[in-house]
Amino acid sequence: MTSLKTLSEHLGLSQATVSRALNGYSTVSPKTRQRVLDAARALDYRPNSSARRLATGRAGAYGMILPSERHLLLDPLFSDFMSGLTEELARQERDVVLGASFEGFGAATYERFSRAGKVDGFVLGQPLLDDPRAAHLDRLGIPFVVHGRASRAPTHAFYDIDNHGAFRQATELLVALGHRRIALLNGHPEAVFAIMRREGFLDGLGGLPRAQTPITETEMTEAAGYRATRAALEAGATALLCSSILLALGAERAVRDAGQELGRDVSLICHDDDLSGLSTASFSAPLTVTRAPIREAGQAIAGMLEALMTGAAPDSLQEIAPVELVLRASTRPPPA
Amino acid sequence: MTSLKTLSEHLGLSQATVSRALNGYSTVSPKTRQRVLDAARALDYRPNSSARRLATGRAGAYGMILPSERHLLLDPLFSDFMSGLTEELARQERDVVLGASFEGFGAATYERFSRAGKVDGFVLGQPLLDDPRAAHLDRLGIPFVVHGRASRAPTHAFYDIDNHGAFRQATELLVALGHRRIALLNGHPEAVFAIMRREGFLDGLGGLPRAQTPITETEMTEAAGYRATRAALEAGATALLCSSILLALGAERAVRDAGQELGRDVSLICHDDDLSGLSTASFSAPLTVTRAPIREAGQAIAGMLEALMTGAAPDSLQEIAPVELVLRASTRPPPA
DNA sequence: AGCATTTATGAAAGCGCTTTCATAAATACC
DNA sequence: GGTATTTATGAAAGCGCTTTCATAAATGCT
Repeated sequence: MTSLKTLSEHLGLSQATVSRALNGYSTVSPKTRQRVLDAARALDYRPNSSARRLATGRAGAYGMILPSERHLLLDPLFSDFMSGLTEELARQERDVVLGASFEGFGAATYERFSRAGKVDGFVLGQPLLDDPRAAHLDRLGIPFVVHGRASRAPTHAFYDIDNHGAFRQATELLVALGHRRIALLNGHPEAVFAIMRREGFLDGLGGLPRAQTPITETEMTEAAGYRATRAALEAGATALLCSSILLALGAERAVRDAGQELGRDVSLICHDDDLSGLSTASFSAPLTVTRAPIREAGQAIAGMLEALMTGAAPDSLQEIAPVELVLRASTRPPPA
Repeated sequence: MTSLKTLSEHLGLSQATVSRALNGYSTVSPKTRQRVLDAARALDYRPNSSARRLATGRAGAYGMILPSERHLLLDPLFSDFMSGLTEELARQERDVVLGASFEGFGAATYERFSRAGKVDGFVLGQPLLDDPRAAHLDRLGIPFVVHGRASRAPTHAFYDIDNHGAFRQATELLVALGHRRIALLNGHPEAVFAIMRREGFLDGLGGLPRAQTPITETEMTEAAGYRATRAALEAGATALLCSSILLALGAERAVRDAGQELGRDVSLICHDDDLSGLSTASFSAPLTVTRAPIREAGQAIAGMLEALMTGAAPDSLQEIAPVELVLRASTRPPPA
């Protein structure tokens, strides 16, 4: 392992100068810098990151804590998000370290990671309303960015999509088409995204009576989608709004089992999870969707983390990405 | 931040003794150890991991490099695997660090991570036959465990499932039921798991003519499953063997579109990816599957990494987990 | 009792960097 | 040409641990 010492001796320079040259300090002369750079390349020198971290007091890494509860893990988009995040951070030579939380919502794990100097900050995923993790990190003064939002009027940094707008718009479309009985198949009711979508849905309904618009808020599985849709159809629903493509998958099966047809008898709009391997073209009628690329969330959050480290105020780092409504064949006026 | 120095001064002991007490060395007297432990708890002391790593020369972390190619990321099981791995490693106070590979298969990234002392070893995912990453890490003497296998006669540590046996057994079942035209819907032909499954399939066919058993090896998406199944049905296939539940999903749609019914007209066996949110009960006929829990893979690999670090020989750490064949309604004799 | 061990602790070096402070050389100024 | 300044480099301290080596106290043995 080539160390700074080896390298500096080889160059006949002090470690200080070599270090400065490598880290781009201005006080080193251009030709010395070039010599150092060349030698570093030739010897394939890699600064030891533990040593650097110890010296600088910065970890150069961000953490993400995986929830211990099994059902929270059912996130088929996790790899896409992580890929966006990791790749973007790698550009700035930052690592992503994964942790596992055992106890409760994991606040202790966050603290442990931070105090041990393993990470400089965190990404919080799957926030609940008034998520205790956010409050806790705030109290401890640990930087973090939320993927989603942890409260209605967040003061923290976050990247979210316009869940409210997307579902309002989708609902308005269904209403405009003439649907009067619309069902919402949503995610867990404490998840902020689900809350926002529900509110968008309700806003989009305008004056439609609530009794005609059943709302189901469960885990977003195919089976749950099936059950909810059966019930909705029995109640006379002609349109469905699904929070995930897995719910939509179950919905389609239920529609089919009821001898009906997507697009013709029942309209369906789905939030496009962009689930790799299962596109919205895989449905019997191409699905109308609300769409937002998950990979970009990872990338944007990477940028926010870096900004936080350079002193940016958390509440100046808040982005709500627009969601596109893509019209396809699964939305039509209700049968006469 | 309470440091060892603070803690030792507070106790009136040397840093050496405190360190030894904390790390469970036997040479410290029981009552001193207890005093130290109590004080550490009281002051909520967390050893700085960079310092420890620098002193010990061990990173206490393992790496996993995410592929840059988009299509390799379409792994809906990633989060499950990661969860198993991370949780098990967390028990031994080990971290998981994620990296992104930009160049080619990423060999340079592995080397960079290792040389910089960020990790002590790696988990290799999605191995191809004679995967260059494995050869590279071997050459550099960097410890690693493969999730899957990187060659036919691996000398490295690995955890794999019995893909060959599973698909042979599944095929034999179909043959025993009387099927003569069986199609295989497989993954990418260079992926070792796909190779093993193909061979298992061929072995299970016994003497059946190859011409009656079309093999498709593509990305494992719903759309690909649909296309392959259409073609297979046109060629007269009465049974399908799918490498992933997404392929099976597409297969079902194609079967339906052809006016046929799963279980009655066409038999289907699927390798149960255990994809969260989409169970094999979500099909029109409950699916016969070959099953192996992915989470356990992560846990087993965590154990192997630790074993490697304590000097175990890589070729003594090789596990091939059995795959269970679960019979359900999707497999029946072909129509007369 | 007297010497050889064993047991418990401390002093200090070292892990590989960064960074402050001091210093020497080069340039500027009047 | 002499002093003030800027520029380029080095010496050394320090980041917070672990671990070797030395040492003092306690115990064992005859």
